[in-house]
Amino acid sequence: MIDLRQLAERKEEIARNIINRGLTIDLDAILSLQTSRSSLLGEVELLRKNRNENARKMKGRMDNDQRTVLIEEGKVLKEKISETEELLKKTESEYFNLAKLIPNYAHPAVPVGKEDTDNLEIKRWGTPHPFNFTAKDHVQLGEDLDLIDFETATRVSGPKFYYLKNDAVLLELALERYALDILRSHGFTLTITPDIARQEVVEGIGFNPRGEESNIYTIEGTDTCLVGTAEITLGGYHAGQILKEDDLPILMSGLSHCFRREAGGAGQYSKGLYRVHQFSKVEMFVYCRPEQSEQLHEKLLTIEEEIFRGLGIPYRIVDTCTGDLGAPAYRKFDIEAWMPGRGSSGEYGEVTSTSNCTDYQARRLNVRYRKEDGTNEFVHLINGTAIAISRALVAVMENYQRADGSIVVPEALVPYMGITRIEKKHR
RNA sequence: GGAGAGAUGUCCGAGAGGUCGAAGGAGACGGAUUCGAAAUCCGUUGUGCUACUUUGUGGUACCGGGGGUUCGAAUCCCCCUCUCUCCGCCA
Repeated sequence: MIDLRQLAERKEEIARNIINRGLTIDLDAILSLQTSRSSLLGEVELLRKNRNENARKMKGRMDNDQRTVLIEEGKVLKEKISETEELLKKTESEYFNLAKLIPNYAHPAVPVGKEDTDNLEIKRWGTPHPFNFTAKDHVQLGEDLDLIDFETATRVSGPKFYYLKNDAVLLELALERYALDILRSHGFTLTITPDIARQEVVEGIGFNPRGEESNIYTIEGTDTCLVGTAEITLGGYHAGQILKEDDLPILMSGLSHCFRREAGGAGQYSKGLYRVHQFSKVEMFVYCRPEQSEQLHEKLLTIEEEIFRGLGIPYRIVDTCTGDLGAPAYRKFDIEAWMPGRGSSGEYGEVTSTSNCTDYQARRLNVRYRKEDGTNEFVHLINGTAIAISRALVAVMENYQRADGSIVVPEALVPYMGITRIEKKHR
């Protein structure tokens, strides 16, 4: 949520941002609700003041007639208070329900655009090497080498699930260890988070747990959800707290499963592991002071690069456009790795994403820090993918395939895998 | 799963219908004392919203959360959550 006290004064800016992001939000309706709320609040407070004064008059001894008069007055006030409070409550919930739809401000450098094709490429690293044979996609490789079983998973769990088998299991664990070791070297606190979170935390991060478009699973009969990312549980970690300035920035990483419904997410680009209902991910999460957030956002991006360079996978970085940002993000960089099996002759596909959400999430999660002058201020929250296993598997398998159908293990992973090559098992 | 106890400010802890934003202590901070320190003494020490004569002052709300009773609730009643102890079960 943005700071609603700035709603009136920054109205033009907010309206432009809403248009840039391709949203439709009735700002005037929200402003008028803000006015009604404010006047109702004033009314309620005045009535409560009168009630308190009335009650205070009755503290001592007094004759019965006088007391009866005061009690009658008090009864009238009581009635009025509950009426006005009810009205206030209604207005307030309408106000907040609309206001929380307002997206975060966008960094001035963010390219204006509608969809991912409008994202601005800002960097390329590595060169995709053409194969002197016909490259397979990861689905084919997974089948040929008995590494991924979609069919059985569909029977057992449903579409968009999969079993990882044999060396793919080791590959997943190797990628996790590899990423965690890099994060540890950068001073991150490593965690494995719960895979379930309360709805209020999910909402605080900016996900919508209910409704048609919701991308996350809610658990029936509870107020909890399966997490779509450890960003949720890491953001909830300090929710409601006032942090010490000296402790900032707090760098955390979380390994969790990620569950996504991806309603309507079919199509040629979501085949195989690219878009699935469950995957594992190591996430980075940062709590910091406002003036640190841009620099730390860059740092997360650099770490993501370090991870993919270490794997030797060509990638490019895009500065995500306004329409593709997502409501909480002030700025977002995606790394797109080269995937030889994607499209007709290879394409870049998103493998990481890092967002500076400034104080947008912190305001709803109520995470503040105490400044030197004694005042409290909302922290800035930044998140970034260290490694999303399913998509990393796509990139590794497709880039490291050889003419004989085997997959070479990237050098950086060999110590974690204990083998140098994934080959077809002869039984 | 069964039985019981509890939840108050940074922490410990009092509080039993009006004098309670809340005693007392600890801690922290500021000052006095000291060559300096300890000890001692004095003072300050929560958060949100809100108004204004905007760095202050006032109003209002907050004693785990929600509802109720009452002119008036930290205090009485109901529901929920969480924590602790004992028993059972289990990885």
